[in-house]
Amino acid sequence: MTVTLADVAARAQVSPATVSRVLNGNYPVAASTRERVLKAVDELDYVLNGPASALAAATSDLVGILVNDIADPFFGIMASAIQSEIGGPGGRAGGERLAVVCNTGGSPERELTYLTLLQRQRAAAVVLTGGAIEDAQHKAAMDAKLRKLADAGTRVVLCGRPQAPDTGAIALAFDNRGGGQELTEHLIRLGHRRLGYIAGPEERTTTRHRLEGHRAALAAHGIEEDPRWTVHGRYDRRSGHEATLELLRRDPSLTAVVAANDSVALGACAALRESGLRIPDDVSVAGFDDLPFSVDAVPALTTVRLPLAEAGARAGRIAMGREEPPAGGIAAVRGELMVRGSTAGPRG
Amino acid sequence: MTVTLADVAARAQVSPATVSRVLNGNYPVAASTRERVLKAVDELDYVLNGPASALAAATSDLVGILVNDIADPFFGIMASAIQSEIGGPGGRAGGERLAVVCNTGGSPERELTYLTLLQRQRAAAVVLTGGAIEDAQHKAAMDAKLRKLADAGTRVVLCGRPQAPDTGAIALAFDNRGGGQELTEHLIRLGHRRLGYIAGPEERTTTRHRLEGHRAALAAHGIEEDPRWTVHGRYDRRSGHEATLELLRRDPSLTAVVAANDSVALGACAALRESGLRIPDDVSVAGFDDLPFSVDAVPALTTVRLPLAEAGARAGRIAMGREEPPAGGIAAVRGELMVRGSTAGPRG
DNA sequence: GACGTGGCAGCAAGCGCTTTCTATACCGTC
DNA sequence: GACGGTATAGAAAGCGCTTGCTGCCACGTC
Repeated sequence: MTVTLADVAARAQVSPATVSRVLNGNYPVAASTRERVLKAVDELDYVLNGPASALAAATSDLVGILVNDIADPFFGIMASAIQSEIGGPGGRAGGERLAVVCNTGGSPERELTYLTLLQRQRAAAVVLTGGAIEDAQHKAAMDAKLRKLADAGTRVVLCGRPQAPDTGAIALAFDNRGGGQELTEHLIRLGHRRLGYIAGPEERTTTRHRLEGHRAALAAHGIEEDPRWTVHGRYDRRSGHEATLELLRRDPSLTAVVAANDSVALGACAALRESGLRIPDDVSVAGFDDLPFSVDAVPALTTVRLPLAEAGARAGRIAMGREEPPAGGIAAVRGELMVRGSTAGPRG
Repeated sequence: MTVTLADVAARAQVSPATVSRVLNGNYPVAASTRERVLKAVDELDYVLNGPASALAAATSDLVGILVNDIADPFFGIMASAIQSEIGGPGGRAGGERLAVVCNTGGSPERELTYLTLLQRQRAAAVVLTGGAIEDAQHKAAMDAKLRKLADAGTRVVLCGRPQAPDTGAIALAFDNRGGGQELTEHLIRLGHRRLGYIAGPEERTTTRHRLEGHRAALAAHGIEEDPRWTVHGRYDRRSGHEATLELLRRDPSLTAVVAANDSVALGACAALRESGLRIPDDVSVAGFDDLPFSVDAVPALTTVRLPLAEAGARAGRIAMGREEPPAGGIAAVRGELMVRGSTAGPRG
């Protein structure tokens, strides 16, 4: 039926051991023998049995990438960058690794289950992207799992997620707080005093940090925040649309809306426009992330650029052991304020 | 070191066979025994060894999803839908499967290598998304590979990709030609006679089909096409931007620009605007796909909506054997023309 | 010419699980 | 009370590969 190592060995008139060594190239094999083996492999169209190989060698060539939402370019860009460094087929790395991205959909259970599945496959490395969920119980379970993975020799890297102390994981954490603060300060400098904030889902670190930055900026400028000015939602345009209408209902005098991310900001723009408000003349809008479409919005979106591709690439290299992890196992990745047309001084 | 089945068996005072059966649940085990085993599993924190299990059972729970560009929501949306039906953790399917998405980056070699890697892992199913590459040699290699996968029992489904005859693959093909034709006909009905077309990469089926539809519409209305009106590029906004400037240079009298997809259309809009042209007053713009951001563009983009999520979900179900494949192994998935603000009658 | 030394290839023992076949025990039945 | 039947557990043979160790041969050295 299916061709095995032994078949190849028979055809090449060598022992299975030799074939294995030719294929793995980590043991001296005479050139003539190697050629004979390769020829047999080719003729028989042999494909290594991954599970068998993983079992015998006690390692696999799988690398897992966990993302919260694969349909969101925020994660797509990171995943793409990570994967290009993992090597995968055609990548610059040597061994061929199967970089697999797993979509948790933001669900704690799926996150955990995927980790178990990866652990089960004896993954060589795992990269977790994006914000973490802040539930204490879930966090404990995650940390335990990460610890176990690390102990089993799987390299664990967090990309855009806060450090998980005592888990052996390397963290490349986005400075969401700093970025959020800078963004709101920009708005305040423009003269805004009544700012709506559309936050992401409550229990996400990303959400909390960006919001904390926003509030820090308000506090630093002595602006007292009205609880009506903050609305929570999901990280998508629809949510931004709904939340904006809600904000407008609560306080029509807002002169600026800060969104959890660019998609939300886009939805906010649509809602404002439908409400007959001009951007930025009547209301300024700001996003976060600087995804590719943000510059094409009309007006172009003021936002905080996160170096997603760079961070992903670095995470990938660290996961492959091709770059030294940062000192202390954690590095902060800063964002950059991009001032564009969607923000201006308030009317009047 | 690591906990094995045997350890669990010892602890539960049963044989390894029994533990295996409890875990797989496909053989009668007395309730009391099962409980004892489960308790031991829990206490020892046992995690099944995937490779060993796959080796012994000669099947794995891996399902591969190949995408051309994971950073593009077009693929992200499909991947997300496919994966939700695959079951993955928390999905509605029974067994826990590891749905993995592999990013080929549009490279033929990587596509092939990923398929080999998946074959190596003895994947349970493989879903290929998006357009295929039209190189004859590559196509032959792909078909051979798909055939081999199918023969080995891997279910192969093509989602948004033309049928690959004699490979045993099921195809859900997007009607790119029909959509393209409808879109251009809409423009012609509005009165446009000089239409620029920004096509995708030359060697892609998607590119060719959409372009053919466009040309069919022109021909049907007796409009002779000027070769200067077509420019090829990539499927991203940058490309749309550049191509539009090029089109304008070649023929400033164009009254409409049809783009290969929505991202390209967005880039086109930006370029037109920078050139001092208004949309749709001076030039109409149309996209393809109807990605989430397209409705938020200003003006909102006229485009052809492709039911990405629906098609992906169906592909996923077929891959899991939970839905009958279409008769003949192929089904056409139609797009729907979405007329919005970016198209209008030509000036004057 | 005997011996030491590399360079290569083969043997064989697993890796941790699944599954067929067999064994046991207990039940009801005539 | 012997027998067939049913329900459940165990023994053991792999699944296809890797790798430590051994063995052989050819060469160079004194």
